[in-house]
Amino acid sequence: MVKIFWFRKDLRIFDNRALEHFIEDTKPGEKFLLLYIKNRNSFKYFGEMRVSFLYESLKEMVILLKEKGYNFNIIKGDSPIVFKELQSKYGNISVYANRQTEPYSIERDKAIMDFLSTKGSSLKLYSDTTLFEPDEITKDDGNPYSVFTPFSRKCLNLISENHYKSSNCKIEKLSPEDNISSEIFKYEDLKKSPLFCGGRTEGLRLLKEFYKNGLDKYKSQRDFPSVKGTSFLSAHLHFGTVSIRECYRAALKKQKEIKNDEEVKVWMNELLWREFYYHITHHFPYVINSSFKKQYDKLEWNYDEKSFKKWCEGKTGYPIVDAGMRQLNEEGWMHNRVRMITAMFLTKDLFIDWRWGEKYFAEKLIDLDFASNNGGWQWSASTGCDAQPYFRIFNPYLQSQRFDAKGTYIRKYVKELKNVPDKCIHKPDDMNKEQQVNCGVVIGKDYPFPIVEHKSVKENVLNKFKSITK
DNA sequence: CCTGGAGTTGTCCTA
DNA sequence: TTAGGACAACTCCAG
Repeated sequence: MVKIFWFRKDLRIFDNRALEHFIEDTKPGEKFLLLYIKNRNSFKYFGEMRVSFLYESLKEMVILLKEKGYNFNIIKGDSPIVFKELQSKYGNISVYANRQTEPYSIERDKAIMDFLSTKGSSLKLYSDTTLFEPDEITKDDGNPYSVFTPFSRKCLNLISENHYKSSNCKIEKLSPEDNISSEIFKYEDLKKSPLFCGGRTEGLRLLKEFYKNGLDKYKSQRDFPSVKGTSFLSAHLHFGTVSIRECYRAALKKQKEIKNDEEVKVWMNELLWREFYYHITHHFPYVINSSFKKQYDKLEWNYDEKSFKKWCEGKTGYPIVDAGMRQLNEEGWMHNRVRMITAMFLTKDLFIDWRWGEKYFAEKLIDLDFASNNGGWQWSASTGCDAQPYFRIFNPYLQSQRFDAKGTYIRKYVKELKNVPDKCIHKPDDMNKEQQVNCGVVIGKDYPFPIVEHKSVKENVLNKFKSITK
């Protein structure tokens, strides 16, 4: 019997639930293997910067484990095939991993589990990625929630120390002599995000930084994209270089430390939004490719590739939208407020199918989390659970004025508008020829005219939604 | 079963 | 300039 620990979205050896069990169950003299599988298939949606972040996180694990005398084996392949091979190579294997909640992961794990169990082997899964199990939070009648606020209330009522206490991983208990090593993995040289760095060291640095200077003003600062008001932990949470429990514990500690905890509560709520969308994806797996509210599958979206391309490239003529898309393209990340603005613009102003936008974000975002991305897009498109009511359509100009008043964010990413005066930065096409020349940007040449007129398309989209409701 | 309050993140018009 | 209410109406959910 060979014991295998399969690292997935839990790239840390601290506070790791399945790892705790693995260490406990592995007896001296028992052979074991520490494993990561670089799965070809799932890389379809992996942008370069995202893979680069993953590599950095893996490299750090390799070095850390090496120092302790262990090999971290990174194997390229499709996980079901890898396990078939490991099974035929070692005979019975006992695999430990943390549970993943996306429908396609559940399917894959079930296939692996079924195969292994016919061979007398096993795959054991533990809960680690979320604070709560999908079935733990239900309404009193046992059915799943589909509205966030009551869901979050229930979470806060039920949460106990068991949900957030640290897992005790004493990796030193594993004897290096029993450690099996297999392949040597070659990293490719990939484009790196100028904003993010993978690995637990960096994840912990960010958490500490945010704890010290950010958590206590989160509510007031988080909506301004030119301010460093958010935690920047999303990618670390996704790859598990930092655990959700560490985040929750940090929030609790801060809450006790300060008088007014409103600011901290808002961040805790964001952690619960993450839980909420995992919960929705688990209980309503059809949201993967359909609207949560089924009647909206009747909407006849626009599939205009030309305007979609302009949106992707940040050439819509709406500075705040273009700034967001260019940030995404350059940095593999976009500020949350701007994610809403760009998503709302694609679905409401261009009336393009939210699935196109969801897919584009999925390809570009380093922090891509399937459930949150899908939930966010459906929220913006008004097709989701607990969605934005369809008649609440963001006005990109107002959003821009409110959240980037001086255009600091816009100027950073839409460089051709650098010298446009504050007053015109949100709608530069309002400048006359002379003003344009004065600030070095000719609209229609150096920066595009708006591809649509917000006011008129807004009426159209309202009618389309109205006709569905009636 | 009924009831009634509430629902992430808005916009726009009016006074 | 700013504050308040309409927008449209449904469904969720707790009591």
